[in-house]
Amino acid sequence: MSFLSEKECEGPIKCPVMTTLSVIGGKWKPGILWELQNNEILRFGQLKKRLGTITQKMLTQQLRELETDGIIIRKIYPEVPPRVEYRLSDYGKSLSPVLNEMANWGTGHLQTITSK
Amino acid sequence: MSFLSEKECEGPIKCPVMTTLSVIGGKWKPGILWELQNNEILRFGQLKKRLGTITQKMLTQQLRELETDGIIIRKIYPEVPPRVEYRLSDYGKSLSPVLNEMANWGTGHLQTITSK
DNA sequence: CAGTATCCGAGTGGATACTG
DNA sequence: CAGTATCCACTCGGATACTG
Repeated sequence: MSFLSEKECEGPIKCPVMTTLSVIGGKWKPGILWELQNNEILRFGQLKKRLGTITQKMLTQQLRELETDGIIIRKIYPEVPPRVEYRLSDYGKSLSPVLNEMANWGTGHLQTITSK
Repeated sequence: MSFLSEKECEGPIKCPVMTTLSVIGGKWKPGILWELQNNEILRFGQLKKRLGTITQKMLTQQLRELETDGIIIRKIYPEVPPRVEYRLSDYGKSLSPVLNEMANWGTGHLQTITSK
């Protein structure tokens, strides 16, 4: 992510919210995490389909970042054609309260803005 | 925000998490909300000081967006020199579970990554 | 004090083509 | 199938100068 790095949290007062956003705040990361939370295990192509308009480049990039942060696990099957599965790590699952609160509020907000 | 608009939530499966991020996901918004949650009312200059390295342009911009989304309230006092106060709206306060969960996880994550 | 206006470099993310 | 490699348009956000 560009818009948030851990270093930038160092203001006069620290903001742990930024830390969280530096991990889940990528353009497609919420969607990826949401899907993996609801589906347990997904292949690259399945994720791509579910996310709709994401490009391969972006999907790969965001998945790599999540993997680097220890949020997801990437399992490669040595087959032809290749097969790669993604799932949340235990650490990644610790995000679920965060994601659920965000989804809650987001659902409400969506109703608020569409019903006026 | 550029990296997330409500429209982009329209994939095959909707992701309400993205909706939330479209509101609080700006580069400085978490910090602003965090400060307003902890301090109730802050003037423009006070916010700027607390956020450390933010520029006037960015602070103004992010505040306007939060105001447009109904998250914060901007109160102008017709004085010289001018005085403007910001605080969370009731709707903005409904974000506190989200912010608190994010802060929780962020605090833990910060320890995780710094202690290895 | 609390902005607005302008300029500009860096980074993001999309489209496309290619590969093991 | 699941990537990697380029190219490029666009936007974000920082620096600076000016104002009611």
